[in-house]
Amino acid sequence: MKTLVLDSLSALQTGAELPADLDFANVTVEPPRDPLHGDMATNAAMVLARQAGMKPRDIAQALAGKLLDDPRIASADVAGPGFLNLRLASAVWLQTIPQAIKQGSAFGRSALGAGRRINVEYVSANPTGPLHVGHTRGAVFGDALASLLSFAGYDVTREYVINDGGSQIDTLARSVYLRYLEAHDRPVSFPDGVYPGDYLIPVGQALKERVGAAYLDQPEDVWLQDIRNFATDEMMALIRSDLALLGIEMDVFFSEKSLYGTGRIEACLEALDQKGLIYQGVLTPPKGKEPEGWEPREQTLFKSTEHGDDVDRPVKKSDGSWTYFAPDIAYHYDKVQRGFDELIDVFGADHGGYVKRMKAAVSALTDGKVPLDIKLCQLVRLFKNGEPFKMSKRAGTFVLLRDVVEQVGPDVTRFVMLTRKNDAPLDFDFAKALEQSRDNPVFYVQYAYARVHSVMAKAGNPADSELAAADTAHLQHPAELALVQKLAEWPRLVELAASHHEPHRIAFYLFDLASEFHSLQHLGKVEPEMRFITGDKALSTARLALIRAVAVVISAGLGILGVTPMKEMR
RNA sequence: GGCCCCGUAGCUCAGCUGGAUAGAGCAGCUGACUUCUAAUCAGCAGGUCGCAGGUUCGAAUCCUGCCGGGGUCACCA
Repeated sequence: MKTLVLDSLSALQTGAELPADLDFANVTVEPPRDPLHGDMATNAAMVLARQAGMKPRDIAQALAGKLLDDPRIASADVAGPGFLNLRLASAVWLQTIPQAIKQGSAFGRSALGAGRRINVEYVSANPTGPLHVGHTRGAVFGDALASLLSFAGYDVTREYVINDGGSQIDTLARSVYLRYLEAHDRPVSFPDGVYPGDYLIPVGQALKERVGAAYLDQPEDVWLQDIRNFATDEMMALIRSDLALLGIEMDVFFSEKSLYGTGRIEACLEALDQKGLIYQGVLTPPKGKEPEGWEPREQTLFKSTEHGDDVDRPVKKSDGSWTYFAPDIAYHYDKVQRGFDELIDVFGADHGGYVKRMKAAVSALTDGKVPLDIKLCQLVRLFKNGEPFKMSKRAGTFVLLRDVVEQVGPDVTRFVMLTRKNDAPLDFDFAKALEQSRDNPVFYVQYAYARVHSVMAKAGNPADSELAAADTAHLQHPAELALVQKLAEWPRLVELAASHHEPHRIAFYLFDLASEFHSLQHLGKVEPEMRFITGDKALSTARLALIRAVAVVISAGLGILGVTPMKEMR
């Protein structure tokens, strides 16, 4: 469509109706906000008016004349200050119906990604316990984003980095050791600084079965390393099973520990050093709020300010050991070396302070060639019957991912988590999630899909081949054409959502599509001649083709979100 | 104090990366079921897009400065 407009503009130039040297970069061709204005609108005349030294309306008039030569353009009207409103022949819209039916689940797939390799890292929760609701949003978001990018033509890798290198794993190991003693009927107490959760009880027992009494009354250096590995494996098994409840499967689990002792962190920092970005220095304390016990320390620093960060960041502590940042740089370096063209990290909002330095690191390592996008997911606020539901580890009101999924099911969990932009907080109300009403968008969309199937069954389940061959010219009612236009938006919407890394747009689109469908279906209740199945065989087939296409798109959209379409809801 | 995110209808939120009269859903009011699922639909009402400037043909959208809410801030990972 846009190329058609641009071609017409060039034609006007060769016809000397427009000056030759014009910049078309700002010309847009988009569906107008108000459909009454037409199907497509272009701002070409207003953008070019100044450059061309002509009145906008004159340019628009000339352009309109040119465009009308094309049979696909039904009308072209100049409006307002110089908008050119285009109305497409309805046949242009209607062809999306057979297209959608023939292409099926492939309808709307895009070549946008051009097979570029993109790595989406998400969840990456510390392997110290089961996933809780806070992790759920990032998990669902990352997974839907990965599916979306894949649908848009990217070669996607889903990745989870296991933070198994840090001191929190020591804490985990000690906690498991206490459970191990407990399994041997030794008296134990759980001081501050260990993980008291019940989920470690079976791990302690499993450890007993594996090593018997070997670690009893032994000092820490005998068992710590072994239990670290054992406990981490157990926790990852737990986390994988939690993810499986949501239908999430990772392609790669990357162990942070695997970077230690292999020279890879050193090599990565060496690469930065060669760019002159590593130095010994002393950081100034944060302004305004000096932390208690601040003292200046000489550390190894990364000059992240060269790549957009606010202050330089330490990669080594004053005692010479790595900060967390160092292996994380090395980890991202590893991703780059694995050949990814683009990287995405999905973090919780509490990691907001981390994005600049991570982007700086990737920018430095790749000379800005590999883009890193970091998506922050804001908090999830839990509600029960409208009452805020506070989560607290101490009070034991710690809501697990498992609890949520078991209560409301994976489909509802996923959809609800995606009905908000990632950077806006999300309210999750258990009562509402379970409610099967229009208040709950999941059911609204599912219901539309189920209704299509119901109608199809009533019509004797006509074959796709028959529907694809339907004479769609019978569809003339405004409500029918509105629905067709909504369907035609789908491919463009996929590209927009993918390029913005915003899967929530899919959810909102599906809601709109379902709304158009429900509206049309309802017309049949008011005006019997508008029912999908009528005495007119050709008309019925055309309408069935239309709603079949609706089902195709809903199915594809829900597929991206990871939600199962339901053929029946009773 | 620095940085990041948010501020749009009574409530919860969209707004297609600058377009025309800013949109949904809930809640409120009016209506629509002997029919392919009323788990639905049609309509009414509801707005200084936090405030003030700037950029231009044109701003909820971009820039600057404020105000308000949240997050975060060296040897934690």
